[in-house]
This record gives sequence, C-alpha cells and structure tokens, in this order.
Amino acid sequence: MQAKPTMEDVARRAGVSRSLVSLVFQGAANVSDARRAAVLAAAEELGYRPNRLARNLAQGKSMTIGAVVDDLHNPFFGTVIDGVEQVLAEHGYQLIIANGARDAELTVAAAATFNELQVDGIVLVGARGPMEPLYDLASSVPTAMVARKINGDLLDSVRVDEHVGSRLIIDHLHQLGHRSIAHIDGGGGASAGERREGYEIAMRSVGLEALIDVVPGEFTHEAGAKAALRLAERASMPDAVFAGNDLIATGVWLQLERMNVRVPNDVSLVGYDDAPFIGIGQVGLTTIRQPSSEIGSRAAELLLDRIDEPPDSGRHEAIAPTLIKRASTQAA
Amino acid sequence: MQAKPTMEDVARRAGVSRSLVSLVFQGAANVSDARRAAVLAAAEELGYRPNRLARNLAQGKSMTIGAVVDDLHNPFFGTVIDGVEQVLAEHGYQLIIANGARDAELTVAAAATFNELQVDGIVLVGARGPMEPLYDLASSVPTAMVARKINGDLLDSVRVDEHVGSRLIIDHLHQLGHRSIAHIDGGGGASAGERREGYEIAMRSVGLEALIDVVPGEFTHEAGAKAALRLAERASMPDAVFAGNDLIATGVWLQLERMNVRVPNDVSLVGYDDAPFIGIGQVGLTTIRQPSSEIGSRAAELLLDRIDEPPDSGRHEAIAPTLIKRASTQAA
DNA sequence: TCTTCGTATTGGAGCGCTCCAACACGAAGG
DNA sequence: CCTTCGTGTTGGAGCGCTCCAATACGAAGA
Repeated sequence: MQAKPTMEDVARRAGVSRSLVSLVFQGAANVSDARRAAVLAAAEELGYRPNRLARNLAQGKSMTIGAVVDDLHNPFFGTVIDGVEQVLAEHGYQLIIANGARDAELTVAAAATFNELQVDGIVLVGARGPMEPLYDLASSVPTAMVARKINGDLLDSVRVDEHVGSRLIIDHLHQLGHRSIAHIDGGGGASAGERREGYEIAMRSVGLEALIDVVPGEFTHEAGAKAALRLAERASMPDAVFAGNDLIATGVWLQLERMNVRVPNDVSLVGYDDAPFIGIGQVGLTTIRQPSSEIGSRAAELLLDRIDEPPDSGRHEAIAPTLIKRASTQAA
Repeated sequence: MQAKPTMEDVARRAGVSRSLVSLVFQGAANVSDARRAAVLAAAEELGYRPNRLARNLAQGKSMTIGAVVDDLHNPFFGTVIDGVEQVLAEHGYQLIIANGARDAELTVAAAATFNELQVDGIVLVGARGPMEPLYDLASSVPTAMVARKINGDLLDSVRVDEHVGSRLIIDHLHQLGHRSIAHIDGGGGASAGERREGYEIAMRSVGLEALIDVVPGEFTHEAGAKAALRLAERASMPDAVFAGNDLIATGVWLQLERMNVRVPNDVSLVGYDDAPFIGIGQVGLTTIRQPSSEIGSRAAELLLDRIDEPPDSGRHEAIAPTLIKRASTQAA
C-alpha cells in the first residue's frame, strides 16, 4: 500500500499539467481526445483515485447528504431511507448514514459531525431529544426532519399525523367493544409523545378518560416484552393494548405467548408502522400504516429545494395514516 | 446563513495567530489559559465550527470508518453494525454507513466513495458480487469483511460457518422424520451460496441427495412469499422448508398462511439468523443463531489492528452457529 | 501574409486546516 | 552577567484538488 498517487503524479506521467488532469476527471468538453486518453491511461497505470476530500474542500460542495437515523433496527426508518435515497440518487447526491442509537446526544453528535464534514444537507430521521441543538444545526446546514416537527423557518419536516393514527386505533378498539385500553408508549422516541397525546385525546373523546393507562416504554422489542410483564403483574389485564409501534407490539406478543395469554382471544393488540414482518404467523398484527418510503422521498425533495435556494419559511407536512385490520384484534 | 467563519476569523477576533487557534481546538497542552479562553470565547461568539474536511486533508487521517451494508432492512446487519460501532467508539472512531441495497454495483460504488472520502478503513457487511473489485479496494484502504470470506492477505473477515449452520438444520429436520426438504436460497446474497452448498452437502450426507430441491430466492420477505407460491403450485408440497434467512422464512410463512397451509402442521419451516422479531405469534420460528453483534465487534477489532499496522497475512475467522428450536418445526 | 477568433492548455492562487522550524521571553543555572 | 532551557506563540509550507485569468496555437477571414 504505497503512497497514493495524486493528480500531480498523473499529470507528470501523462506529460500534461495538473489542471488538464482535473478537467479530464470533471468530464470537461474542451479536452482533445489524445490528451484525454493519455491522462486516463496514466491514471489507470498508477491506480489513481481522486481525493474527494480535496475536491470537496476546493469546491465548497460535496454532493453528499447525511442522514441521522434514530434507530437502525427500526424497520420504519429503513423504509424511509429507501425513499430518501431514491430521490437523492435521481439528483446525483450520495447518502451517508449515521446511527443515533436511540440516544439524543449521539444523534446531535452525529449530525454535528456531518455538518463538520461539510455535507450539503442533513436529514434527521426520527431524531429525539431537545429541539434547540437540532434547530441550531439547521441554522448552519440545510436540514429536513422526518417523523417529527420542529416549528420554525430554518427547516422542513414530513411526518404522519400521529393524532389521527391514535384516533383510528382507539375508535377501532372501541367499536370492537373494548374499554380498558392500555397504551405502551415509545418513551423519548420522536413521535412517541404525539402518539401518546393522541391516545389520551381519543380515549377522552370516546368517553374512556377514566381508563386512560399509559405504560412507559421504548421503541424496541425488549421494552414491549417488559411492558407485557408489567401488565401481567396487575390484578387484571386490559381488554386491549395499543403498542407505540410494531417492535413494541412484537415484544408484547412474544411475552404474552410465553405467559399463556392469547392474542387476540384474551387481549387485542394493535401496533403502529406496518413493519413488513408483522403479517407473519397464524394471525397478523393490526396496525397503522404510514407511507414511509413516500415520507422519505418527500423529505428529500424538500431538502434539495432548500439546498437549491433557502425558502424564507419552513414547510411542515403531515400525512394521514390508515388503519390496517388484521387478526390481532377481535370483538370483546 | 452567512459565510461560515474559519479559523482565521477566530484568530483575528481573539487577537492570536491561526496556529494558536488550531492548537486550542486540538486540545494541546502548551497554551496559556488566558489565550485559550480568548480563543474559545471568540469561537463561541462567531459560531465557529471546525471544518473536518480541511482537517482530514491536512492530517491525512479522518478517524472515521465507512461501513457498506448489503441491505438496511436485514435485521442481521443492523445487529452487526451495533457490534462494529461499539468497538469503534471505544477507539475514538466514527462510523458512517452506506446502503448497498442488495446490489453488487451499488455496493462497490459506495465503498469506492468511502475510499475517495479518505476514510481510515472500510467494513463490508454482507457485500455481494464479484470479489475482484472488493479485493482491489482492499489494496488501497484497510478493509474487513463480515459474513463473507475473500481469500487473500489484503483483508480480514469474520463470518459464521454456514456449512455447519445448514448441517444443523438438515440434521434437525431429518431427525424429525422429514425427507423432502426444500431450500429457498438467498440468490446473490453474501452467504447465500455457502448456505446452499451446505444444504446440498448435508442432504447428501443424510442420504437425501435425490430430494435436493433448491428454490431460487433473495434475502427478502417478498422473495419468500414468491417462493412459497411456487412451492404451492407443485403437485405436492415438501415436508419441510429451509429458508435462506429469517426474512425469507417470514415471507414464506405469511404466504402459506394465506393459502391455508399450516406451519408446522402441514410443513415445517426453518429460518436463519434469529432475527429479533421471529419469536412472535403462536409459534416461533426455528432458526440458526449467529452471534451477530460479536461478529461485528470482532470485524472492527481486526480492522483497527490492520489500520494500526497492516499484518502480512489476512485473518479469516469462522464462528460456529447454533440451532434454536422453536415451534415452526415438528415431527412428520 | 497578417489579424482575429475559438479551442486547448497551463500556472497560480486559494479552499481551511495542520505541522514544523523558528522565535520570543522569562526563569533557572553557572 | 551570560548561557541554557522550557514554555508559548507564530509564520509559512503543504495536504490534493478546483477555478480563473492568461496563454499557445491552428484555422478561418481579410
């Protein structure tokens, strides 16, 4: 692994100037075929690889976007990234991803690193934690948020209307005749708060305010399993459980099975996100579908717009989710 | 969003030289408290953020590692990344991730971009496609592979012994009395070939070579569902299905349910990877467990070693997987 | 043949930082 | 009192590239 050849080396070998090599690698038009061929040959022989660091520094532009994902294990975010990546690719941008690991500080740190790395823009996917540092970030680099809204003109956001989602779930369960409906929330997760609020609002609006029951959780399988244990320790199980997302629901389900509590016979269970795997088994999970890939694409579009020319106001879009009825819920 | 302040600006404001500012930001010892405070104050006032691009260029070191992940949706890879990230963090390295999107060319392109970005090392997680470009890459930047082995001294690899895994599955099914055992493979996926080979070898060794039956697939839910459809179109279903991984198994299961074929009553089903969600439902999926996080950590360690000082031979480690028996398999 | 013009090519400055040799200066040692 | 030393600080060169103004040169027009 000898010292990497530079443009200078290629130029010397091809018998041209460094500038000409640069032009060739930028695909410039006004380069004679002979020289172009000579340059490419020399580059090939030396195994030359352009140094993007130097290029980006000189150009003040990197054509890369950084995405900070709250949790790599959450399938919802994966699909969002698909959407983001697709739009970026169409515009010649590259996406690099960092893991927020469900930690507010790590999230901010990762975003800051991207900023220092001079990415052209940042997509925050499900970023949690206080909004000030995120908003600060947006003041120094174009930023778009997914699955969370931070008011202000410095950034755009795309998300699902979580209150609507929660409402769909409670209405569904209520219509099935369930009354004691517990909610396992997503803790500090980006949309956890809104889902919880939506749950409480919906419970009130169907006259079940006395039965509001929030079990603290996290957007993970493990938290779901733990919450199920806590529910089982009580005098009586609720009629139904509204899990903060599908990961939680999966954990709950698994744990309930272990304890011989059957879904949906003994308790109805609803998830949120419509993760691809939750149709599995003898019963599928009733859940809320979010158009995740579209959310990602839209966020990418807003971001590219903003990079192109910063709008003087933030655009905050909310999309309506839909309820997918499967077999994990049944009449009381 | 005015022009970003540089070190020069901070220096001027603090009344010191650019070098001194640099020293402060590097945490150098020999800086008087007064100047240090002045520099930090000036930086704060200007909202100065160091430009890592410039820093990395000047230092010839970036303290970042790039990981190319074959498929962001594959939960196995997510857990591998956890392991990688943990070890890197302990050594002060940052991880940035790119998506290979189950495409050999995209994978190579992403890795090449990381290389041009002058990352200090690359982790290829489940990289598919021909080995030459990957090996080439390894000749210009320290590289470690996960879930695939490429012989040679230019890189290290960590993976599970897939032949052992396949063998565990076939033995298990065979002992249950199953004879016609189909395998849905992972197509071009990194370990797909070895699992398939392992399946064939194991089938032979239990005397079932006449019943070897490989259904082409991909490491996705969709491919699993499709394969299940193909199986159902036949005159008779196999006794058991060995799915190339848990995603495939999930897809198979879902599709079989839709067609009223019951698992495990009508057909036994085995997955591979022990993804966190597959214990769900009234029956859990029998599968092969790989110590995914440990695999990631180990790969990171090997990579850091290699960065530290390139060994003159490649280290290729294979770990033995274990069989997790759940309820998706039963006696014939 | 001389000018004009467009195309092809080049050198140099600059991107924001690090690093090194050099230097200033007060304290300690002879 | 002068040398030596260590602590702080500085200017300049350099990292590998881009971009611009300047230049070389052959072809076309006068």
